[in-house]
Amino acid sequence: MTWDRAVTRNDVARYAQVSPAVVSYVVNKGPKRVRPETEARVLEAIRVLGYRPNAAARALKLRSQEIFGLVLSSGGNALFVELANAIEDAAKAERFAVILTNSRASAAKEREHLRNLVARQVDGILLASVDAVPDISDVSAAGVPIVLLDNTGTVPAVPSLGADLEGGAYAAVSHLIGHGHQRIGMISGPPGDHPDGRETGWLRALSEHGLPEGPLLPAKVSRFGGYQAARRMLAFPGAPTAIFTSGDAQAVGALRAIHEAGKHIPEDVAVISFDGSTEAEYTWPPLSTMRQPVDEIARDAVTALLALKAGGGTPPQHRHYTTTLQARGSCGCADTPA
Amino acid sequence: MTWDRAVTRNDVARYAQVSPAVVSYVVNKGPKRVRPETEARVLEAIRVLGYRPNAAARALKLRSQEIFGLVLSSGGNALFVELANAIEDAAKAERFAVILTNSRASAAKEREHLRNLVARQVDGILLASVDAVPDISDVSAAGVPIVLLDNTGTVPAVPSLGADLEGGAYAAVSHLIGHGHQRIGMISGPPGDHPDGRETGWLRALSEHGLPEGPLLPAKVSRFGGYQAARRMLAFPGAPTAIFTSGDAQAVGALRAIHEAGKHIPEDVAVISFDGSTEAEYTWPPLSTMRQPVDEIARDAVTALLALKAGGGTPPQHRHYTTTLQARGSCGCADTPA
DNA sequence: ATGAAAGCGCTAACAA
DNA sequence: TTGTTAGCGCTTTCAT
Repeated sequence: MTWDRAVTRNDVARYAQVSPAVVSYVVNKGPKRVRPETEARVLEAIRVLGYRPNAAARALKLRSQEIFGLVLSSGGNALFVELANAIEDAAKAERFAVILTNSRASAAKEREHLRNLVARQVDGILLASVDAVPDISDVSAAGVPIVLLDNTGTVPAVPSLGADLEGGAYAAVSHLIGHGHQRIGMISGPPGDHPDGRETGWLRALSEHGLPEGPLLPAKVSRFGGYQAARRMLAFPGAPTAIFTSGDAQAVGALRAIHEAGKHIPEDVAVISFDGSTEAEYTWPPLSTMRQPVDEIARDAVTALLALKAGGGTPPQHRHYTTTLQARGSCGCADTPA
Repeated sequence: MTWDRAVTRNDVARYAQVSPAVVSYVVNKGPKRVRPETEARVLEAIRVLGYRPNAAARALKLRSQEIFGLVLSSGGNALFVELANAIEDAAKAERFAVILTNSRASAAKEREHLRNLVARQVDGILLASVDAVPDISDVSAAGVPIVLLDNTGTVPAVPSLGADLEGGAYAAVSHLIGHGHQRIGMISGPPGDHPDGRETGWLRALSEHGLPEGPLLPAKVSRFGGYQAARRMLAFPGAPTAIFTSGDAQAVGALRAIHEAGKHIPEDVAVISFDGSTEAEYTWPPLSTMRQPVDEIARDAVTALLALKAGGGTPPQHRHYTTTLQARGSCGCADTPA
């Protein structure tokens, strides 16, 4: 059955013979108590009329849409899906919905999305930026809570969460060294003004083990970027016997390039990467990678956003998360079939 | 600068020495014209005060949040990311945002999400259901426009869009036959009461070419599902020399299983699948697949939703889209490097 | 335990 | 061209 006009709280009140206020009390289980008998009548009316509270009116009154905005870049982040899901779940647990937007590796798009979300008055924004130092001026100007993902502390006074890049890279490269590799190249993200922790970690592992600095090739953070970079790297004189990439997407591209070059993985060229996406489990050979604790990051991000919204004078927190090595075939470890 | 209270339209009106209505006219570029001089004053006031219209109030008044809900299943749909992006873009072109929810292959979760979106009063819902015949009773009861994705016509009176499953499967299997294969197995989706067009197409191609019906193994629509099914299929006596899967995700899993069995692709076992996700481009060997016109589907879906919302007595449309063969290495075609 | 009523900020019909 | 004003449906304080 459909009505011409939506059923409102007033309709319910009339039907249940109570005042509109009581309907609110029942629907919101507060702030006043309602006699069970009355409550039953209201509930019945709601059921019969098929009443659904108007979200916009509620949002207007409460000054909260109970919506978060999430800005991700599918081009770059192999964890896109995992992250989006985890955040959606974490938000839902707090009764929040998530508007998902994709910046597609474009800073301009990212900024546009940010403006857009601000205009929509979302209650908070989670941003996995394309840039190391994102432009969040529109967001700050509007006073909308924001938490940076995939990032630790590059923007003063803005909370951020991210993997321990340097530590993870160090562990990954050290693992490669443990397999006996001496020439270890790296495919990094696009050059930026901000040094990437993964590069630092790679370098540190190399130098601590007395190894020469291998080739470093910046590339777009995407499968194709990794593919191109790996192709070039394999053509170097004295090409590396192992490659560390800054993300799974690049590694997936690198894998293809290595196969095309007719080389064997991991015998001729070993690969290890960073992220721990599901895709990495199903490449050939399966990809060894430093797994980020996505669910934990997502939960903490939502918590941080909520804290910001609540507005207690909590100081911005920069948290980084330890990654764990997921050793599979691509680095030379034995595969554990799924 | 942050104010204690948000800047409202009234503040702007006062500052610009005009009535609140004029501010609205300027902000909405209508419905009345405003003298350029006045408009400039208003614009200036907006700039100075940093005014942002309150989305909730606007939604309340207009009875539209300008938000669509999208329910997808990441487990199942390899096109998850592509589809989500395409829909987000298409919606944004109409000034709509998209709340993304993931049912994770669970019908119960799907229903919960649907209820949730309805409660939020989104302007419409796009659903790529876990089931062939989704339970959308909550949505219909609320009179919320809905369009089914990945589906053609299983629910009466509800518009739906989807790939031409049978035609695509027929083309894929015929292609395999063209490569000389005689025993072609299929990994399908979970058995349902509704026959899957891909199975029909597979069967038809086989029989039209006078070939025996190959093994058919239903499996979860996921990488892991495809992996398991392929393992089993390869162990059959007289295992097929080619496998058609109902989706890229399954194919990716199958690839892994075949590699693990020490067989070569495509020499020992060829693979072809359905979807055309980006991931398929970077498997090893690259995966031949029937590509769905995702962008077109997304645009049409949004258009259909808008039409439904506008409510012209448009009859429900069931549209199916032709898929195109993306031939790559896994079926025996030459790879065209990316 | 219940009700009356004041807005939340905005759009747009109607008035001037 | 500009202003006045009546709601949109809801939450919640303050009365009863």
